Amino acid sequence: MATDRDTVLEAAVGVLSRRPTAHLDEIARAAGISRATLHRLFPGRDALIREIGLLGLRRFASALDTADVERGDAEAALRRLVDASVPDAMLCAFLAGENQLYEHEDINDLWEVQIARLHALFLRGQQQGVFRIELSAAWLSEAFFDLVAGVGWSIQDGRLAPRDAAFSLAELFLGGALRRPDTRTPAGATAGSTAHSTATPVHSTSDHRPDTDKP
Amino acid sequence: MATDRDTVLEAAVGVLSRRPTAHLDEIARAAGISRATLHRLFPGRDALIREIGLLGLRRFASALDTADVERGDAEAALRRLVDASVPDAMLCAFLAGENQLYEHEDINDLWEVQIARLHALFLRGQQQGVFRIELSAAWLSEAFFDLVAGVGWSIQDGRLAPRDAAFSLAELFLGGALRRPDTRTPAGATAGSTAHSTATPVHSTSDHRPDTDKP
DNA sequence: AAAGAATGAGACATCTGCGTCTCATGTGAA
DNA sequence: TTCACATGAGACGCAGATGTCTCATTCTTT
Repeated sequence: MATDRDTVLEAAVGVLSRRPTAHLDEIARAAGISRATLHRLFPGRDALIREIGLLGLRRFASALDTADVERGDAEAALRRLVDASVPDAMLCAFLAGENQLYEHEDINDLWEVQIARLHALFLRGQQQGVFRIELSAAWLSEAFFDLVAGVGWSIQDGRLAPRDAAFSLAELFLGGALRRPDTRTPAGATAGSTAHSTATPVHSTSDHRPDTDKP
Repeated sequence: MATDRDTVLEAAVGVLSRRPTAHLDEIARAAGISRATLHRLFPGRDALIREIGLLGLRRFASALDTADVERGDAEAALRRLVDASVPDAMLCAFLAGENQLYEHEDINDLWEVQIARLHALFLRGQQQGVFRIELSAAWLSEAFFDLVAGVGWSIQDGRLAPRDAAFSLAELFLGGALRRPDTRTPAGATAGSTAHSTATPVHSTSDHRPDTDKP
């Protein structure tokens, strides 16, 4: 059934995210194809894993693009990112569990780039006064990605309804990551959904804290 | 040097949590012992994995015990749980990545028991008015465990200082899980619950509600 | 110091999963 | 129908990891 490469990769993720040592037999069966066809699509196990990683990173990068995370209010950007990431949560789950052990140079580079973009988003949010500064941007990045992965696992196991995924993720994470209303502008921050160009008086450039950097 | 079984298991986790397909050679080297001794301690790879899972579950169960999660104010209980869990975060990371595909019956049972305790804690907290009810207890359990795992990974990779771990975890998670005294409710919440604007301050321990337990 | 136990290093056989091959079947196009 | 192509099923050899063994060395204990 799944003759498309990406479809096979997604099926493979469903198995490998849970059982990293699964045999190619299982993966092929999960994808609904034979081991021979699997070999015709991907030269070997290494290539398969590698392509899964690449697919996950491409999807996540695409989510970052779609969400346009580099611009606008950081909270709104993050909400957009949540919506864009959730559909590919399972891919992210795979990446989270297996990330740095990739021996492939290019994959690591791609990974670093995406993490850097996420990191920059949180850093910008902190500078805007949107995100808490007691929590390092590195930790926020890590936590966000782990929660996306958790969403993927939960959905896969049927513990979380796909409909609730984006809401659950955004609410839990933003609740912990946003600066409390009492310390920032009380009114506008919660507007969430249709928030983007509304008159949200987020302390943009006024309250700059040259929070130098650092993970 | 690590002749103690648990010490070896912890070293093994350090390797396997990152590279699930690591050879026994690597594991033995990581533990500072020879492959022969590793085999003397654990009959084989299966047994090793199994014992790692058991150790992780024992530690997490012990953390739940230490935190005394079944009694008292839910927020305080969760804070205690954070402190008790963080030292074993890496074990939890292993469990998170590999949980349910354990073919071993007893491990799965033990796992279910601990998750049920966590679930009960959140349920009790919701009944006490401490935790938000828009987020399901199941999701809170999952998210908490995933964040503990994330702490483990981050510390291992040097992205998070061990000193900051408990604080970062507690602040981020509780920020998202606690009901706000001063409500900032999401606009387009899909959850039907109308739990906002109740100016309920966090109930202290005095306000015990006869929490019926668990699902 | 001497005896005992435990460990490390290495050799060896085994086994399982991987990669490749061939052939039969099924499907779509001409 | 017939041809071309893709897939599935299975066989086979191979590589590498695993499991077991032996022996030398080191540490502990008396």
